[in-house]
Amino acid sequence: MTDSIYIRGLKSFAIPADAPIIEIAVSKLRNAIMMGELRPGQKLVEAELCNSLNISRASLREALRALESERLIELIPNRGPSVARLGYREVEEIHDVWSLLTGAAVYDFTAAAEPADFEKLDEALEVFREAIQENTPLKQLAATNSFFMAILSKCGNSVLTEMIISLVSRVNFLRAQSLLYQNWGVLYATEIEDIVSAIKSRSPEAARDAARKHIASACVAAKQLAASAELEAKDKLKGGKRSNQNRKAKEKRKRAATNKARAAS
Amino acid sequence: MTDSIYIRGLKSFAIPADAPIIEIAVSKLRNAIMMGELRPGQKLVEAELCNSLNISRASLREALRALESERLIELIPNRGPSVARLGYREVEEIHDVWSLLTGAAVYDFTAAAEPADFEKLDEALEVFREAIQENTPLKQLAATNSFFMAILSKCGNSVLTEMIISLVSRVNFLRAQSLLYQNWGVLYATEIEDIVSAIKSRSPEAARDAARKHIASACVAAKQLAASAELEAKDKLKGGKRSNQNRKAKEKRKRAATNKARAAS
DNA sequence: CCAGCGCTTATTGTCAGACATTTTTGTCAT
DNA sequence: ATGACAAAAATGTCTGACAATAAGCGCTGG
Repeated sequence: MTDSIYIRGLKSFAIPADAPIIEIAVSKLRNAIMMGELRPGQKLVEAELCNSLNISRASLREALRALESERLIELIPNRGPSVARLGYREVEEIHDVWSLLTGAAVYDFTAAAEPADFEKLDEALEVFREAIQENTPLKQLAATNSFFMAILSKCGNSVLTEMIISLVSRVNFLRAQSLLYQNWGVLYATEIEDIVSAIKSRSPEAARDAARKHIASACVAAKQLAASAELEAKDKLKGGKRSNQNRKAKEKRKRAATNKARAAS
Repeated sequence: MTDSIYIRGLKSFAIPADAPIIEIAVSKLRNAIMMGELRPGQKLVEAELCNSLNISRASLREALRALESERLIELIPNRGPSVARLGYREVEEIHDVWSLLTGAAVYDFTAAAEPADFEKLDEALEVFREAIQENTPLKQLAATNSFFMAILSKCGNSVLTEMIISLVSRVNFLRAQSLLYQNWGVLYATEIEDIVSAIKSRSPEAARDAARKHIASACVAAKQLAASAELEAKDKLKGGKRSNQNRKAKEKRKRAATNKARAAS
């Protein structure tokens, strides 16, 4: 995400300095979510965000809508926005699709790549190795991402590219965690190396398989993290106040009733 | 799109009657675009939309942001929203990804489907046949969509499902046209029949291939339409006022200059 | 007739404030 | 604690405002 590329529509990074403030806000929020600064499930209060971003509520709400469409936040009527939660199941689903799509992208890239592209891959790989040596997880993350960006930006299908980026943005914070708190980087390094050599030997199938293998590893890491997060959440509920829960349940019933009444009228 | 299913997040159709007006607006606009009532490239003026939808500008703008993230409209700073244009190339890209994803979905569905699911497929197919007989293209479209919806809602991966729906929504109007003004329905019918029988014979590979074949046909039709649309647009420009074009080019240069100046400051 | 220029008008970007509803929180008696 | 009720905090939505930008129009000089 550091060096980054400007891709039509997915204006995550490197947005022009004079972009509309709403897009800037989207970008900032997206970044915060991707880096895990805003935690999944965390409630977002409009007024607070307005303050910290220095924009009006109208503008903020536009930004939130955009993020909702990207599935980075959830917007539940009358209770406002919260950072999207990722359950075990969903993590798996995302990685499945991600794997499929990236496989295709790598496949196509392998056929189309030119020498200059190889260089970019090597560069990214080199940075990754450095980051491993220096034990700088965030640099590792950035290197991985720019590695795949190099591939995606030349895979020949921008729709595909966008979708992959969108998927990655949803699980990025898990990737960050897997690098920060566990030591997946070392494994990733060899996997990425495999991808590169498959690409260099111009074997689309091998490259695709290597890429998918890498994502499979990432999936394992991510699922682990997601699972423990789910457990934590469950514990909190159980250990917390049952009274509170009852209250909520009751209110829900009430609400349903009023809704029904309204619908009937 | 008629019978429809409520899928988390993609609240196209069948949204609750008491949903926030913004979501209703999104839904209406999305529908209008998918049905081709709003033509690609058409400029959307906020004030007008506010009137026709009876909502405030703030709400409308939220709706527009959401639609932008879905790539159904384009939001260019300072010139406002317009219905997304689909060029030949992009149509191809969308269909490529769509094909890949739907192939996977059908594959998984074939393994997991239960008798009740078969029935749904048969139903949809039956409706499709009727629609062919009656020569009611829109009914054909609806039948196709509910056919695939039946599959998607049981493919076991909601992320995959959402992505496919999102892609379809972007090319839906082309599908409508291919049925309305050309006679692709007849071909589609046999292709869908093939999918069904492959599914029923529990052959995931065959089902996937059949599905991909169908989408390939759809792609041909769509590309044809997109190509002629592109030609038309080009003609209009050429035949139109060259002065106008010059003017625009010049203004663009000017704008770039001011931007640069601003950035420098 | 037409390319270029400047003015006027239409449209967008953004904000501030208001108000009805709904949710959440806090309190109090049981 | 439990349940009910009032107070406080948030959200959904609207209106109006104003600067900045783009689009349209008529004029000028060729």
